[in-house]
Amino acid sequence: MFSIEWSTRSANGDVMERLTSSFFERNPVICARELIGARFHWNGCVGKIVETEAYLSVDDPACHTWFRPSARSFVESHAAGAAYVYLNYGMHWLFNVLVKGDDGSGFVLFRALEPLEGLEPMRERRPGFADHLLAAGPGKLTKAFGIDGSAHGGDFLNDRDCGIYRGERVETCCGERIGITRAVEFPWRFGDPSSASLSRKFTVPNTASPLT
DNA sequence: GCCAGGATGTTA
DNA sequence: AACATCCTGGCG
Repeated sequence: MFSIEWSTRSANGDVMERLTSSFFERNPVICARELIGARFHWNGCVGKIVETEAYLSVDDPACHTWFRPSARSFVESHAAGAAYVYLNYGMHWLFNVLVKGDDGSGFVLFRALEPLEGLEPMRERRPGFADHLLAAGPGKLTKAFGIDGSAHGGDFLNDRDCGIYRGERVETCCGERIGITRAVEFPWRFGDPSSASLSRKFTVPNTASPLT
């Protein structure tokens, strides 16, 4: 299991347990699933993680390690928990966390967050959108939270103003990953099907284990 | 509500 | 050439 190093308190006084890099020293698929419901903190903005995807560095043709030497060297040269941020389609920053487990390495892509705190800066960065849609997509959430390429490689789990805190357990389902052309059949997209902040609905809510 | 198309830049 | 996306406008 993973350890919890520090804790803090939320606005209502509940103890918030901060995840350490050891959370990400496990299988990427497990990490992606267990992050649903956790709280992502980034420089004053907080969001509940409601949608993620797992990518495996071996035998997963959709993972950047499959076709980008730079991604393979990133895995080699960074510790679990490092931010992997890249520009996609020339205009959207996408935020991943590096995972390095004994039984497999890879990434967790953050696909959607439900805004909890820091709504004003989010609205300023994404004017004209309803609050629940401010971060309802992988490109939207980086824009709303003010994340760009300068975060790439960063040890954000150990940053005073950033990190991830454990949330309550929520119902989590899985489905096929979105927007890819290779390995479309792996059911490594995870989410809370009851959230209004998903990037897309889960067409057939599937709670079966992704590992069998 | 759905679908088509265009914006845009890094990687290889 | 491909790409882990988003937004708009045209339809009804």
